[in-house]
Amino acid sequence: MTETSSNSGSGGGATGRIGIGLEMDATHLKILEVLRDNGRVSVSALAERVGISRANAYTRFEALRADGVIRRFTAEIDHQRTGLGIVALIFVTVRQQMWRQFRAQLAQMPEVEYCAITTGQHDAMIQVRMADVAEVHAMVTERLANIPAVKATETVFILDEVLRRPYVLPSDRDRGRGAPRRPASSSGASASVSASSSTPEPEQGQGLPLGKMRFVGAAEGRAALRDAT
Amino acid sequence: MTETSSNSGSGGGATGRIGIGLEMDATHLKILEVLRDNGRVSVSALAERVGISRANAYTRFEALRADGVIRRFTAEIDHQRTGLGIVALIFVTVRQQMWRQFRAQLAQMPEVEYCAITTGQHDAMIQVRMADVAEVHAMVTERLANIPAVKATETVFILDEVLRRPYVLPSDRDRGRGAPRRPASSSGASASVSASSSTPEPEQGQGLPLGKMRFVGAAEGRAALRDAT
DNA sequence: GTTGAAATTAGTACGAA
DNA sequence: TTCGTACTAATTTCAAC
Repeated sequence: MTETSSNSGSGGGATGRIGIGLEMDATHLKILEVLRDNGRVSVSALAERVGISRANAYTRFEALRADGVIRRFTAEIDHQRTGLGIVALIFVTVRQQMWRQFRAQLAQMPEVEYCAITTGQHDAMIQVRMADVAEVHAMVTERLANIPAVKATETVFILDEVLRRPYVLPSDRDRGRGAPRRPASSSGASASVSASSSTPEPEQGQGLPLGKMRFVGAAEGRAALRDAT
Repeated sequence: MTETSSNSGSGGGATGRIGIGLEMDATHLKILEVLRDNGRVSVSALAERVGISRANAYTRFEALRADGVIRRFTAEIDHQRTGLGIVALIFVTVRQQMWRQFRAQLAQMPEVEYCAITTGQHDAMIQVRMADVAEVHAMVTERLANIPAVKATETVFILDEVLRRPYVLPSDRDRGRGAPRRPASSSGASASVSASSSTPEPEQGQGLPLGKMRFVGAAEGRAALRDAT
């Protein structure tokens, strides 16, 4: 209420038009594609792979960086090796009007890898990476629960990270099965959706809130998943 | 069942001991720290920042890469600029014994950025990045729902990505408030936890399943969140 | 937007501590 | 192991086209 209602960060509403101050053409996307898969390529090699000249690659590379399309370059790390093999999702119900405090407290927690404000049942989802399960429990009960802004939490553990793509790009969709569903309307749709689409199934019971009672049973078929690679 | 039950991917159980074939000392962690924040630093600059010689930096850098501690280097991209500003989480209930098919279908969906198998209410969580809300709906109803392995889905939208740290490292915890809770036990704990810790609160109602009825209302306090930066 | 040069820097291979 | 140095190869910058 004290400020503008424009969307600041990423993933917000739909105010973000494509290419504010930078024309995002196919070449730019191709550059992003290469850099996503190999963030350490030399600009010369980048130019070669994209099919443009060195100078052009340098210009575009700098433009993408200066314009903030490329936020940073980072190394993807095997967390098992660094001793942080336990991942957990903590769904947080936040006391309204205390969002600011909640966010400030988050900044104090380095083990938080990701935090997003969501629609639906809870208000936010936090992803943490820890050395063992006990640490997750300690974090939730001793640290999160002590934040006045936190009204309630619900924790689930991640048993396996099946897929982690560096960063999705629009060009990826063309490689999937079939063409994109619509000709990529230049801007998004309405922002405050607060939706919760569900796909119920006759076998499960039509009007049920999606199997709220199933808290165990997600382990039987997991062995068969191993040899799918 | 047809193969070994060892953990394949990352974030799996707790079989991952620290430093299989590579001693993860403080210097290695410091290298990871620098590379996480700037994946494009030259090895010379890296050596300078870590405080080792260039030759040593090259050796260690290569060792980390060859050993798989560093998986890849990537560019962090502002998705608003690329036209994929809508993020959604899809919680999937998977038909047991069809995990393999589910995983295979996932590989066919390039707009999926992250997929993890979780304990708790659902079996898996998928994060997708799309151009608009309609595309998310189309994906859930037309593509996910058509996969026989998918029993049910529940979708929530991400209104704001508050925090996204490149990759958490053990050394980060020392920078938080207070010291780490325990002296970093070398290995994790039990794997199949299937836990769902919760911190209920008198104000909300003790035995309630965490406000299942609250589907809206996560927007009021969000304006105050803007000036917290 | 492209090509081709010079200047700088990165990567490699050694011996010594 | 790690460091320091010299050597080679590559990249980046800057110029003209």
